[in-house]
Amino acid sequence: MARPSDTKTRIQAAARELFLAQGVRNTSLKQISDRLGITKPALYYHFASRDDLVRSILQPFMDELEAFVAGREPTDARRLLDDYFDLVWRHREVFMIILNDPATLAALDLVDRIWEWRRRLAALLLGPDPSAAARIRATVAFGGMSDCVVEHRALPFEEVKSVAVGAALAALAA
Amino acid sequence: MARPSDTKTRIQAAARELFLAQGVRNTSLKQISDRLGITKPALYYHFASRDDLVRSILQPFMDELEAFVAGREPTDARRLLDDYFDLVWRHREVFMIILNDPATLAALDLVDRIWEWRRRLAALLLGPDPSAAARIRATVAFGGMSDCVVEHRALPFEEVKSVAVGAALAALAA
DNA sequence: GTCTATAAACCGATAGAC
DNA sequence: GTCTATCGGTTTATAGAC
Repeated sequence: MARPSDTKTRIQAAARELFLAQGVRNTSLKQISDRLGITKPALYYHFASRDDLVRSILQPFMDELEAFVAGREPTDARRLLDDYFDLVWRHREVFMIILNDPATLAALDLVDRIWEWRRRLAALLLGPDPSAAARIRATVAFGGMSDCVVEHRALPFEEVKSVAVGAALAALAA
Repeated sequence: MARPSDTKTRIQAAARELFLAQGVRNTSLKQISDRLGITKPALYYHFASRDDLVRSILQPFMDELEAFVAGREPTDARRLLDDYFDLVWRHREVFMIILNDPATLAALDLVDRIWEWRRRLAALLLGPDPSAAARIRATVAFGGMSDCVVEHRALPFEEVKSVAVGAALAALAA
């Protein structure tokens, strides 16, 4: 009844857990299949390759981030930081996976997209051609908020968000 | 003339370069030996194992960070952030290697030490038993500064330091 | 100190039966 | 959809000659 391949979802869930716990590159297909009680070749019925499986897990976050920096005109800083925090918090599992294995992302040719996002986020916040000092403060703001999502993920969303966004705004205005 | 095993140092230099460029886990001993024009087994004369080589590269930074959080009484925030920035900037190559491959560090059982350092840094800054809000602001400050070392490493040290420390102080006081 | 040769294990991926 | 069996490649690490 409308669940033709529950297995595919279970593979992604197991993979996400292992990627989060021990990194993408340090996780083998055998570890994933073992956790589900199936064999390694069975994975290949659901995914064309290992990279295909990895991508399928990262894709939703990547797509939303792409839409975030694309469909948005410059607005006030608080609104931008608020919305960015929401996005990263909502995808914090995948965000941590990316943060914990950037080398793997480079192998998937995603490193350019990430740099492009950083640049466009800064442009939304600072306008075109910002000063070096402004870019440094933006790094403290975005980087500091991102670290909060990871380090304080066990605390209530609202508390972390309001304090982190407030601190980031103060850093921007320093 | 007092350089009985220059090779050992050259191995570490080649390994550090490759670790920085493509991650620890994605670098094989063969790649390292190829770059030096020697063979892979030759490495084992100088290092007991691959992990031993990796550790020898990370050790100086780890030791200095250990001393930093150990031999220091609570002082004013600016001084603490200044000295922390200096330390991370001085070891920014190794710092980036760690940042770019945390999963490998976990395999080396170094993850607990890193968490312990974070806790003690926060304690030096905030005193014992700080509020959740204070800890969140400290994360923005330390995390934001750390990201600056990585992202703006091509800019002049003095400029990055003064702006980043200023922004971190503002985040703390938000 | 460095070499050749090789062991032993693991990896991603495919073939083909059921 | 899942299995067994296996291929081809890579890795860390060791043995032993020089």
